[in-house]
Amino acid sequence: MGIIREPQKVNSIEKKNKIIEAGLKIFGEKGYYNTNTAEIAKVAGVSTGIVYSYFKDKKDILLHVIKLYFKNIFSPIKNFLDNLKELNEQSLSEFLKIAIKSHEENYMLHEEVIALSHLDEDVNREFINFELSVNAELIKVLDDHNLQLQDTKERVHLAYNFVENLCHEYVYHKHKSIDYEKIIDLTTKTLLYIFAK
Amino acid sequence: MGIIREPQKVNSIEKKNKIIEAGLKIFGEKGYYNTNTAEIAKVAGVSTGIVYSYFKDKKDILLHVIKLYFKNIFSPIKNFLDNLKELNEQSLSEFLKIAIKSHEENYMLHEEVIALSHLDEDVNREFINFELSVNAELIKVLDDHNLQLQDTKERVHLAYNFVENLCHEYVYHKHKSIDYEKIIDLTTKTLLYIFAK
Amino acid sequence: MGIIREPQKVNSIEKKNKIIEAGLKIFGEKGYYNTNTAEIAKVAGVSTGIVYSYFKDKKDILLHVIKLYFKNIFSPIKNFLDNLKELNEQSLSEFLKIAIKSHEENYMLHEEVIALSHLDEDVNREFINFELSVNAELIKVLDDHNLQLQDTKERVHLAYNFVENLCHEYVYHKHKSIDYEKIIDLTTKTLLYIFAK
Amino acid sequence: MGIIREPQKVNSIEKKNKIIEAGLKIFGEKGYYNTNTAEIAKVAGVSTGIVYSYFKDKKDILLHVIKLYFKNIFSPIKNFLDNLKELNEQSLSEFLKIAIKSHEENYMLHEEVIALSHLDEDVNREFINFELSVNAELIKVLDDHNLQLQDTKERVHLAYNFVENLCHEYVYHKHKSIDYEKIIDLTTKTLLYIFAK
DNA sequence: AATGAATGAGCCTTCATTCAT
DNA sequence: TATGAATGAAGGCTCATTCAT
Repeated sequence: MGIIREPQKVNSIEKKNKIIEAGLKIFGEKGYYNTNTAEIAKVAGVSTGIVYSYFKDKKDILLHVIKLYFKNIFSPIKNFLDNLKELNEQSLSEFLKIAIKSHEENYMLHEEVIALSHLDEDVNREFINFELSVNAELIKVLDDHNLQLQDTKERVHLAYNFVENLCHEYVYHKHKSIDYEKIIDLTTKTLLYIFAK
Repeated sequence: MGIIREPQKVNSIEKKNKIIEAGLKIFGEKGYYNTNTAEIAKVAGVSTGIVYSYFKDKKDILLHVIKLYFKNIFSPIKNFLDNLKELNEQSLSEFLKIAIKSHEENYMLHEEVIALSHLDEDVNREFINFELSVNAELIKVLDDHNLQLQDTKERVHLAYNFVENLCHEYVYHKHKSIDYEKIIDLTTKTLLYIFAK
Repeated sequence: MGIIREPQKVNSIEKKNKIIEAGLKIFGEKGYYNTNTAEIAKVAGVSTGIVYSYFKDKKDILLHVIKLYFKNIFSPIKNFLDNLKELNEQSLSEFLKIAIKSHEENYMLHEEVIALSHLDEDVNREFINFELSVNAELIKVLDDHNLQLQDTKERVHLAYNFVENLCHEYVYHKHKSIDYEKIIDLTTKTLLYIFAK
Repeated sequence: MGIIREPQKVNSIEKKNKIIEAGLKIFGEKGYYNTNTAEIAKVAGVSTGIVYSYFKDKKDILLHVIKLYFKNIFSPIKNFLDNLKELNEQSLSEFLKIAIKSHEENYMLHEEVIALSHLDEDVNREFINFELSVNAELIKVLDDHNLQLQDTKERVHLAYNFVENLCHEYVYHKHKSIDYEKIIDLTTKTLLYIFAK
């Protein structure tokens, strides 16, 4: 057939979402290249054939998965920032916990996506868009709190990566000898430093 | 036959290295899963068969590639740190430039390795070993300069990631609107903050 | 994916059987190791890929082929024995002819299987099971005809091999100078001797 | 090069024999198709390259191995028959023991060779020659003892297979429930029957 | 819309044979 | 003669994608 339908009926939309969610789960667990479409379909509870009615090809699934993934981790962060009253050590620390929590689901996917972003133009675009969204949100917060800093973009960028690292470190638990309370504390203080005039 | 030759003759060692270098190049460019052994052999200028005289399987090539990659980026960093006279804003800034430079060759591989490290035990081991080596080196530097800090490990860990991010940001050039001079400057200051008592 | 389908639809069952029959034919003609999966698929009239939907691997095809082969040669023998009225020179001679006839299809496979049975546990199991089935059948016949012999197992075993040899000799036609009528006659008499009290 | 040397020097002859003996050992253990030339060379203690100075190809090694194998099992049998004084139950029983003993080394090879004989003309020729040699020897023995039987060839042929079966059964020990003393006894008696006028 | 059987190109790996030394 | 590194064709198996139903 080759024609990709944008599903209209509720039933179909649900099916498409099932596939994306299945991809989200398995791509994270086994990696994109170690997951085959039959497996995605199976986890989604649909037939292999129908996948190609909703998606152009395997990469198309990946792109949708990435979108969903970013939505998932962005949503609680945005929510927190929108309701942020004051920018201080305490609220920052809370923010970090929210960020960590939002990474705890499907954290494996994140670095897979980073890696894929170097190999594929479309993945890369999704990735950059996500970062820009987050950063825009952060800049808005800074503006809202009248923190007119110089080099805002650069500071936000650093902070963004800083938080990302903390989250990954936290969820991977790779370094046994590290005290996570201390790391969070240090990160909070450093972030405050970064945003100090 | 399945017996892996550890090459004795200079010629053979060169050949083995050629294969590893070919892997370094192509794994970075196309990713591990998108590269086939025939291509590695071709770039290395050998036959497909001989590859399996030097390496157990494709993953074995990857592990050697990773080792080489880490050696490549670790070597100039270690060299710099060993000869470091003083720890100040200027030397830190220099350090960052060295680190960036050391990432500029085959920088694409780095995140591929991170992603693979979640999927493969052996890759993960190599990765952690690398981080530990770097961190050990950094801690040694701090000791040598009599900076007896609390929470050294945690600070070094943060700093490590911070520098890594800077390097990746720099070599990937993803964010067009960012001023890299400013980023380096900010990073330097933040690092100093992290290592301040 | 690695999931082996046990075919449900008639069409699929036929396809699976086609593959087994193709294996039966080619393994006999060229030997297991000289036959590649592409050839099996071609003779079966299917694609190489589908073979692995029905069989775990190449050896799995072999095991199914062996089962079919043994079924083919066992079935007429069992049929004859079940309807055997009397045990005498004439019925024995008839039996030998039936046995020979049952070996005439795909006779080449037999010794291939014997050889493989020394190299592979699973093949060996199939082989022993077959022998046991035949011997059990023979013992039942002896019991039914009230021939309470000593050392029944041993006698049946000898007889079994004796008949096997005759069949192979007959179908392979290796020894040009041998008179097959005489051989059958001699074999009949010797079998009677073996089963005499 | 392509020219096969018939080794003249003692050293070379020994080397050639080493290769054949290595083949005898490994072909028996792992089968012809599961053994590669590198392994044969290794077991023989020579280089892979030199193998092709003494043998045309892998099958050529096989043919030499088969010749050696047949020589090995034929030699003690011929020796026994040449010195046979009388043909009776006792001497037959002794003969069977000799035959069994001669099969105990490299017994696995035997059925491999039988299987290969169906796939390869040259192997088949070797095999038939061997049987003819043994049978000729047996016929000579019968003549020497003035047993002028009818259908000598056919009887000898049956007897030959009978003995073969016993030997294989004995060395493979496949059937746990069988009493080997009884089998030998039964075989002896049956052989006497076969050779009775 | 949906199924899942079927396709066939492509991949990793092995190994008989050759060749430079 | 001898070595063993090197070749490259071929094999078993996987999987993204298509197609008959």
